[in-house]
Amino acid sequence: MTKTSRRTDKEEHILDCALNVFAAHGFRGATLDQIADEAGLSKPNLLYYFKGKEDIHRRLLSRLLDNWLAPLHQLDAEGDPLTEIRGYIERKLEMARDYPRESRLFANEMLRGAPHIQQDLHALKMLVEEKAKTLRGWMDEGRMARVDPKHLIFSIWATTQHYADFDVQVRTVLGDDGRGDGRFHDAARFLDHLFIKGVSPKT
Amino acid sequence: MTKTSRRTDKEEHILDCALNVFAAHGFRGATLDQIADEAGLSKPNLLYYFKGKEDIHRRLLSRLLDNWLAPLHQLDAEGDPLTEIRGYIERKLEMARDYPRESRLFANEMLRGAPHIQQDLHALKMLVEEKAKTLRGWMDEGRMARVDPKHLIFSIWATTQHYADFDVQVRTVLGDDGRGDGRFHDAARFLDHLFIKGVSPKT
DNA sequence: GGGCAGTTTGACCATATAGTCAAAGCGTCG
DNA sequence: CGACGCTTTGACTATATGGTCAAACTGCCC
Repeated sequence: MTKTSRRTDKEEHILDCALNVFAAHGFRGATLDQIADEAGLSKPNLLYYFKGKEDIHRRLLSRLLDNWLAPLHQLDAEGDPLTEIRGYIERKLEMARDYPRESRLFANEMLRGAPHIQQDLHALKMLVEEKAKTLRGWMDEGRMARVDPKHLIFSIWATTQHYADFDVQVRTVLGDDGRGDGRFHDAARFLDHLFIKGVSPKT
Repeated sequence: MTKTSRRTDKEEHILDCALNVFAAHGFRGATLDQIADEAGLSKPNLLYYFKGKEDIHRRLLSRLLDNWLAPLHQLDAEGDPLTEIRGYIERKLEMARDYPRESRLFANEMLRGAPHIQQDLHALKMLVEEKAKTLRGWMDEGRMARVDPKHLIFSIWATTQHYADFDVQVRTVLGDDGRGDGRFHDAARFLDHLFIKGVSPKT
């Protein structure tokens, strides 16, 4: 194990622990002591690896956006519209299930008005622009209903991330009878139905 | 103007200013100095009206939940299912538009795991339970599609509150060409279509 | 062993922030 | 006016927190 790899491993470990803290308490609510504690080292030692609190936070956010947008990238203009949309919803829901900390970190940043990643939001805008065009193409071909494509994307983001960001509320309402990840299965079924057919009765 | 009414007015004004601060920075990120400043009084004066930071925050949250659930209360078992659901979505979207601060305050609290209103969440659970029963009744009568009623409610919450909580993101993606509240009109149209018919092509 | 680069830490500092307190100001009623 | 109660404030305290620094430790190579 080389020195650089050991250092990288340790930085990775610190970032992982910092993510726990930032996701649970927000940027302002998180403290260096908490992060150092979680990572099992002293505060000066933590600051040996990172310049400061902002630095750690920025590092987490910058890597986040790419992963966050990956599922949308996969939306394929060559595929079948409904299949593609279903797939996108499924992937986003899986991310909410498997990476709730990242979802909360992102939600926190948005709630505050994106003070640390305002410029990175441009990439997000461009990607949405591109996929909106794809969706509009499908609509023009009559392969899906004509709806506002950007609001469609918003609603997919909102419904899926809700299960990570509002986890307490969801668990409380569902009763959280130790059913584990069952709620994600139910959510997947529901969202599939909602986005494809809506709630109108069968005719 | 009586003494008590003057005091109440002032308390109301303070709470309003505090809401600005808490919604923008979260509980931990808000400071008493900021709130006092916003309200135009000194910190000791602020603390003459409220016991402390927690006190102000609790007062805001406790009144919030009632207002927040009012639109769901209005969902009427005697009404027409699709009309009732449409109405509920519309009311929730109006709340996101007219009371974004309240939405963000609530989102903040949920993100943190509802540390200050865990017990009040019981009322929310009960109400959802009741309305889920209403929805299930409609499904049994074949007046709407059979879907998981609680997840339906979640998706309405998620999609509407998204416009308040993720406002920066929404504005960035839409281009925010000073179009004012146009996005809410578009969102209303889209959500109506989504929840009623989904995105399947017309057959 | 000795030296060196990389790592770790206790002690410390400056600032921010929740909250206190005694004293002063102010309005109203006699 | 003058006294009384409500309101306001400057000055202060205690604690938390981001960050620094010099010294000590560790493992590795000669």
